Amino acid sequence: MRYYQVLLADAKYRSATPLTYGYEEELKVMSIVTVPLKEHLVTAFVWEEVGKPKFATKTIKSLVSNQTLPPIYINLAKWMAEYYFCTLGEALRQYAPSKPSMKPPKDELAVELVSPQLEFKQPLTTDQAQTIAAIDRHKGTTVLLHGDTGTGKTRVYLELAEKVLARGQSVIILTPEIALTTHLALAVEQKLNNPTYVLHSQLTPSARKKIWLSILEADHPVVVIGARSALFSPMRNLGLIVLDEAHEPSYKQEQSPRYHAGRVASQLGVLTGARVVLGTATPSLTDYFVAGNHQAIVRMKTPAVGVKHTIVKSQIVDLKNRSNFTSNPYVSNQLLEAIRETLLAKQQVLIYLNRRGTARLILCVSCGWQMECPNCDIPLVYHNDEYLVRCHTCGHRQTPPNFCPNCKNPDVIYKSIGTKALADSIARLFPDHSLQRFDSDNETGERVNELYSELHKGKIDIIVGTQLLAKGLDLPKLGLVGIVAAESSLSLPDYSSEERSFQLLYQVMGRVGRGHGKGRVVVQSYNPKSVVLRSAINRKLPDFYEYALADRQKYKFPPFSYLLQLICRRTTLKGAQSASEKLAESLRSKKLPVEIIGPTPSFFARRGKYYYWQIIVKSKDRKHLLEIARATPADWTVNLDPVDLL
DNA sequence: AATGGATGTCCG
DNA sequence: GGACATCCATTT
Repeated sequence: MRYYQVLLADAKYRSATPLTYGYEEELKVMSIVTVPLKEHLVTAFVWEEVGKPKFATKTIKSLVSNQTLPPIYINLAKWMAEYYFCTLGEALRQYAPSKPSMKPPKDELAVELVSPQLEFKQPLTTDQAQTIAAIDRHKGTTVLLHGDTGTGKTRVYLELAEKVLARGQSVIILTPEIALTTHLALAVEQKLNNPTYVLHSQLTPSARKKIWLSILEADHPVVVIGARSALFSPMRNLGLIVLDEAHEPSYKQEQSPRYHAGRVASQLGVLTGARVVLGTATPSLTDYFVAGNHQAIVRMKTPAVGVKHTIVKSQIVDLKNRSNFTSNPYVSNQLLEAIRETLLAKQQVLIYLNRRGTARLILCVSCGWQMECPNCDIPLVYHNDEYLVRCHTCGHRQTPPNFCPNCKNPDVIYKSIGTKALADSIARLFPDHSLQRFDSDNETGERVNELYSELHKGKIDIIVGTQLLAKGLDLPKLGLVGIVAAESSLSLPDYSSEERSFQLLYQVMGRVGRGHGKGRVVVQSYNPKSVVLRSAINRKLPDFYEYALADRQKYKFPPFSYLLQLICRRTTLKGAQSASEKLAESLRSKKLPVEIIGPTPSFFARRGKYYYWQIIVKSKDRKHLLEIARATPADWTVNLDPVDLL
């Protein structure tokens, strides 16, 4: 019997030291094996051969592959464990092909696909060719490809991938949605004629394992397309990582390890020498700022061949002027007229609702005044149970007003619009047209593909929906985008709300006018003069970034600090409150150079049978945040670099 | 969201 | 005493 120390790739194992197992045969370092841990079977990586230990050992159950895992991935996992304050087991779990199972594998599901309509025969535009050259020329690892909607970023990714493959290196292309992967995979196969794999978490364990092993054992370069987890596919010789729609918050994983795919991709790029391309029309403020400082932004502005942005008319309707809303409480007369005209022209209509606005925010109906925190300029949240208004960022609290302090009107509302009510009332106004509501970010990939397919076939005339609609939809028959309420003031009370609002508005407006017809945008707003709205509708990106970065700097939010979110979950409100007050006090007594904010109730303060409270910590130096994380009890959720503080 | 067993707390 | 919540240590 031989003995091997192995690293366990499972969250159940909390320590960083390897465990010793026996095996009859010789094993190479970094062999992938399955081993028993208590009652369960887990994936592990062979670390080194050792002598017979004093304690009793269990036996390695099976060897998963004759190939070994490239050792670079252990370095990446160690880096992740430290950077995101998780255990090595949690980090390594990302690399395991799938949970080893004793059960027989399930059958696969077949999904019908819409074939892509990308034109590869067209020569590159000058802009595309220059972009490719600029990316190739860049000295650093990561490049921000800031390309407007319709400039043909996908074509750039594919050209870069082709060159990398020709050098014998592999490529990873990430998308923010699982639903977008199959579509892209078809385009890639068509263009590159190279083995292409789709890898994401919704595959059955057996399918995932099969694909994972094919990638591991491939003797030729491969292309892997997938959601963030595809970053951890076992490539031997990686040459390129692309993040499409790199600004999307779904690149941040919300379970441990709470990593951001963009940040991990950069680190993987550093470790392997691969080029990392972050592609987006609306970069996150952090990416924009950091890449700007490194002269790592490559800009694309010229529309690709065959794409014409023809926004004939963009119209803003003032939500405060109720005489615009005589037919429907949510949809203005102007927007209704635009819908009518668009349907008459046999084009599709997209009604977009910023649903991240189911907030209990305080808003004056007549003048648009909104109650904001005096310290943070972030909307205050109404708490019915306490009859209190709170800031969820700094903890400021006060009683709600009985009338608007601005115009003295007593008509102060405490809510926003719901999607179902909106869709129903529009459907009643247009009974002869098909309407589809689409309002969940949690729709399955199949459902999304089905919807895309129906939209393409023209089976749906009006679509009412939220966030999801802004993501990479290419709808040639779309003639009108209506935005029910534009502002971040109807969005959630968070430091990143304006950034999200801008990105969504900019992207949604970019959906229209991609085909041959004429495009049109109608935006309803309480605050028609806001920088967010004006810079989005006038397509003036730098205006928004300048404004928003100044704000971030003023309040020391990212990219001018690192953030740590500590979340406490208890069965009683008192329990959550007292536990977080206790921790906040003990953290403050450490006298670290950090800013400790709160505790405050989480925005969703009560979910199911639990109450949630949180503490936010800000620091210029990440190491102090890690020190705070180490001092946090194990039953708290520790989230570094949260995408929002709700 | 790791988890299962040990200990603590609340309620009747 | 029982039910449930929280704390604690775990693995080879």
